[in-house]
Amino acid sequence: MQTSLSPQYNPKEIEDKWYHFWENEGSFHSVPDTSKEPYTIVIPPPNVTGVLHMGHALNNILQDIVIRWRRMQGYNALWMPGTDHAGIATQNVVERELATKRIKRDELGRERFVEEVWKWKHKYGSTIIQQLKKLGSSCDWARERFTMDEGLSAAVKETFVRLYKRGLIYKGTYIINWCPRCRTALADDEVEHEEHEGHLWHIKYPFKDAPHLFLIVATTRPETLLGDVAVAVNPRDDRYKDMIGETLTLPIVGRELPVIADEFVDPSFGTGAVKVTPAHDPNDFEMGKRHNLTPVVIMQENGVMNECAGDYEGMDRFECRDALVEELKLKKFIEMVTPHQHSVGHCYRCHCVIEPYLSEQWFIRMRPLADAAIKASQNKSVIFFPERWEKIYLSWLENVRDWCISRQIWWGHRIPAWYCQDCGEVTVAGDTPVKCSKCSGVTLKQDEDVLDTWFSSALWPFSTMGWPAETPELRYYYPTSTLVTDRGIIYFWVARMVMMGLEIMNHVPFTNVYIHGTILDEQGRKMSKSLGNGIDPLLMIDQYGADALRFSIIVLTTEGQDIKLSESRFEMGRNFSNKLWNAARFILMNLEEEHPQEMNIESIDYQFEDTWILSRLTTTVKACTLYLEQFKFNDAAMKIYDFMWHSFCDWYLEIIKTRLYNPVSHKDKKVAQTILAKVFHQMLQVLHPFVPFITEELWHHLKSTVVKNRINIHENMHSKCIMGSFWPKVDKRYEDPSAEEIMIILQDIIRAIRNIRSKMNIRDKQMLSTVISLSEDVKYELSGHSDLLKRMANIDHLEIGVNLTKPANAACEVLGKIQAFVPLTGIIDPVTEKERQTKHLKQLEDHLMVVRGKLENKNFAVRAPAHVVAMEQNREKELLEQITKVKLILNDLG
RNA sequence: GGGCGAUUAGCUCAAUUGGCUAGAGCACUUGCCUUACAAGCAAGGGGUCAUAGGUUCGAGUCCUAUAUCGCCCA
Repeated sequence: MQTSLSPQYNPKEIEDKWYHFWENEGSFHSVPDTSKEPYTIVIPPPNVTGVLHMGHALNNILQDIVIRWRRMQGYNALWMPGTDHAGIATQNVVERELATKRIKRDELGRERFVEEVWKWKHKYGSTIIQQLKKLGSSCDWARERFTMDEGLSAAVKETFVRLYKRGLIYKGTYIINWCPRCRTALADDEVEHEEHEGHLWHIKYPFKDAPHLFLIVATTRPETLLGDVAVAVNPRDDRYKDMIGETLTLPIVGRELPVIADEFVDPSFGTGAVKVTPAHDPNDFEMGKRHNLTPVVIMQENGVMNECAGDYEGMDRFECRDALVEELKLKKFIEMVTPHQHSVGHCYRCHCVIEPYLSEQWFIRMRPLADAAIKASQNKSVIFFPERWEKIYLSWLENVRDWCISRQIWWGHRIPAWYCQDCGEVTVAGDTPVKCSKCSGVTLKQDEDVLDTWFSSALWPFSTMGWPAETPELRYYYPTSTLVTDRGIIYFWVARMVMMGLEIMNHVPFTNVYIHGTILDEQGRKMSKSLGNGIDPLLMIDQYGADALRFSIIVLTTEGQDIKLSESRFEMGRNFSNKLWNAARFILMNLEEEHPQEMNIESIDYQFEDTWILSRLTTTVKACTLYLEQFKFNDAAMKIYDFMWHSFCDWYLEIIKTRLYNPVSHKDKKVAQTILAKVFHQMLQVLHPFVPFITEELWHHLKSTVVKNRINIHENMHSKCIMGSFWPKVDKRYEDPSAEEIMIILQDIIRAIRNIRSKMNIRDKQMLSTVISLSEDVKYELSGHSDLLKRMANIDHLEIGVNLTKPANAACEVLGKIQAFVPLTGIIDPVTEKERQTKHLKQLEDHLMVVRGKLENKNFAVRAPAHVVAMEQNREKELLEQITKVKLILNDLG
C-alpha cells in the first residue's frame, strides 16, 4: 500500500499545471463542425479596467459549469470570451493616471490621448483575463475579442449605418442626462436615483402689474430659476384660474414670465404653481415645446454657470444654489423653506449629481425595437431563469424612451457621421466619405462624439462571431444557447442584445437567460471598494484553492437569490476537496496489487453493498443531470456532495474495508476494487464541471492505477483528460430501489446499536452481542446482511429471527417492525435505559396524536385521496405496535 | 408612489409546487489521534416555519392584510 498523494490536499501543487495542460491540448478550442451540435455561451465581457471580484467569480463559475458539462455531453461547446472597452470608466482611469503626471487630456489632444488609452489597455487590459483563468474558466481564448477590435468596430459602424438608413437613428436637441464631471451625456438607465434629504424652497414671483402681489412657486433646485421662462399651473386649479395669462417678474433676473396653463402640473405638489425651465428639466422641456417657449441654457458643460446666469456666471452649480438662495432671502423673495425628500440622479460611473441638460445628441428610436424584443420573450424565443425576471425585462421595454447613444468622450467608437463644411449636410457611412453626398464638397468633418459602450455590447453575440462578415462561426454558433448574467444588467445589456439580435440578425441572440443573484457581504450589503467589505476571490483561491471557491459559491447559490458571503464559507469547499482527495488516497492505495491479474467480473459476483452503491450512483447522476438542465446548480452540487460524503465515503468505503484488507477470496477483493474504481470514476466525472482541477488530477491517478493493476472497470478512459471524457449515462440496469431501501434499514439498525454504545459508555472496540427480532409481516430479508451488520456495528454474536425474545439485561431499540436487543449484563445502566425508552415512547405517542387527529376528522376519510388515508391508517397501526413494544420494554425495566 | 424579493434551528440557506415526524452546511454537546481524511470519525441536542385572518380533509407551501429588511423603477 503506497500512494504519491499527500494526506492533505494542496491545490497550489496542481491547479496551474492542469490549466496549462488544457490550454496546450486546445481543450477549450471549438471549431464549427456541422456533424456536431453546438452549444454556445458568450461571456458578459468584463470591463477592460476590471479586476476580478466575487460577482465575476460567481458569473464565470456558473458559465464554466454549464460549458464543461455540455462539452462532456458531446456538444461542440464554445465559450466565447473577451473584454469591453468601457468608454467612460476606462477614460476616467487613464485620465486619473495622467493626472498623477500633471497631464490633462485637453492638453494632449484627442489623438494622443486615445493612444495613451491603447497603451494602458495593452499594459493592463489582460489582468482580468488572467484572473478568469485562475478560476478555471474554459473559455476559447484563441477567439478572445475586445469591443474596440477592428472587426467589432466594423460591426458597430455597419449597425449604425443600417439603423440610420432604416430611420431608427436620429439626431436632435433634447433634454438628456448630463454628467458635469465626465462631461458627457448618459442614457436614462445610466442614472442611479437616490433618495436625498433636500429642501423645498417656496419662492415669491411678483406680478408685473402689481409688484406687491406674488405667485408662490415651489422648487427643489432654486438655481435653475435663472433659466425660467414661464410659470405653469393646472388649468383646473381654481386657485390660479384667474391668473392664467398674467405676467410675472422673475426675481433677481427681472425677466418677464407668462403664467401658462398645462395639464401636466400636479396641483397637489408644493403650491400647485411650478417654474418652467425647459433647458434644465425634462418635463419643463416638453411643456416649453407645447407652449412655444424658448429655453434658456444657464450652465456650461462642466456644471459652471454661464453668461445667462448674470452675476452668477463662473460659479459652480451648487455654490450658485447657496448664493442665489442667500440673495433671495435678503431680498425677501423666500416665502418659506420646508424639508423635502426627493430622488436625485447620480452618474453610475463617477457618482456625481446628474444635470438634466438641453443638448444635441444622437438617439435610437426604441419603440419598434422594443416591441420586437417584447414579442420574443412572450413567444418564449427567449426564456428567463428564474422566470420572474421576464417581468422586469418586459416592464423596461414597455416603458423605454429613446436611447441617447452619443457620448462626449474620446475613448470609444466614433460616430460614423460627417458634416459638410460647405452645405451642412450629414453623411452617415461605414467608410470615411471623400465628398459630401449632397453638394460634393470635400471639406468633411467627422462627428466628435463616440457611441455609448452598450451600443457595441449589444452586438456582442454576433460581432464576436465575425459579423458583418458571413463567417462559418456566425452560421454555426449563432444564435447562442445560454446567457448567464447578473440581474443588474437586464436593461443595459440583455434587452439591448435581444433588440439588436432581432433587428440585425433577424433572430434572438440566445434562448436561455440565466439570471443569478448578487454577492453581498455578511451583513447583506453590496461589496464595494468604498466600504472595503469586498472579498478578493484571488486571495480565496490562494488560501483555499479554486475548486473550494467554486464549490462553496455554487452550494450557496440558491436559485435567483442574493448570496451573503463571508470568508469562513470557503472552508466548506476546502473540506469537501480534502475529503475527495482522501477518498482518492484510500482508493488508490487499495487498488495496488502485487500480482495484477485481469478478472472477468459478472454482476452475479456483486455483494449487496456493490449493487447498493451502483444504484445510489445512478440515482445521483440522474438527479445531477436533471438539475443542471434546469439551471439548478446548487441542487446538483448538493446531490453529488451528499453522495460522495454520506454514501460513498461514510458507508461504502467503510463496508468494503474488510473485503480489501482480509478478503474471503481473491475474486471478491477484485470485485470490490472494480466497483470502487468504477463508482469513483463516474463520481469524478459528475464532479468535474464543479471542481475541475482536483478531478483532473485524481482522474489521471485513477487511470494509471487501474491500468497498472489490470482492473477492468468497463468505463471509457481513453480520453486524454477527464475534461475531454463523456458525461456518465444513466444505466438503468444499476437502478435498484429495494437495495436502497434495505440499506436505509441496515443503517438505522447500525446507528441504533452505536447509539446504545454511546449512551451506555461502551467503547467502539468492544465487541457486542445483538439479537434482531422482526415482526412476522416484515417484508425484508435481513439475515443475508448479518456480515455487514456485524462489521459496521462491531458485533461478534448476531442472531436474526422472527419474534425472538428479549435477552435479559438488554438495551433495546424499537425501529418500526424491527427490534434490536443488545444484552449488556453488568454494563447496562437501567436509569439511562429507562430514560431512553421513555423519551422514545413520548415521541411515538406524540406522533400517534397527530395521526389520530387526522383520522378522527370525518372529512379526512371522505375527501382526502384514498392512498393518503390508507397511509395514515397504516401508520396508526405501526405506531400502536411500536408503542406496545416500548411499553413492554419499560415494564421489564420495572 | 409602483413593482419584485425575503422573513424557517444560534448563523447561512433548502423543502421536488398542498400530503410520512420540516432538511443541510457551519456553530453547539458527548466520545474517539480506529491504518484515507482531526480540514476527520461516531452518537446527539436544537425549529409555535415573521404576525393576524382566510381557503382546505390537510398550509412552511395558496389567498388577504400587517410588520420588518433588501433590491429595482418613477
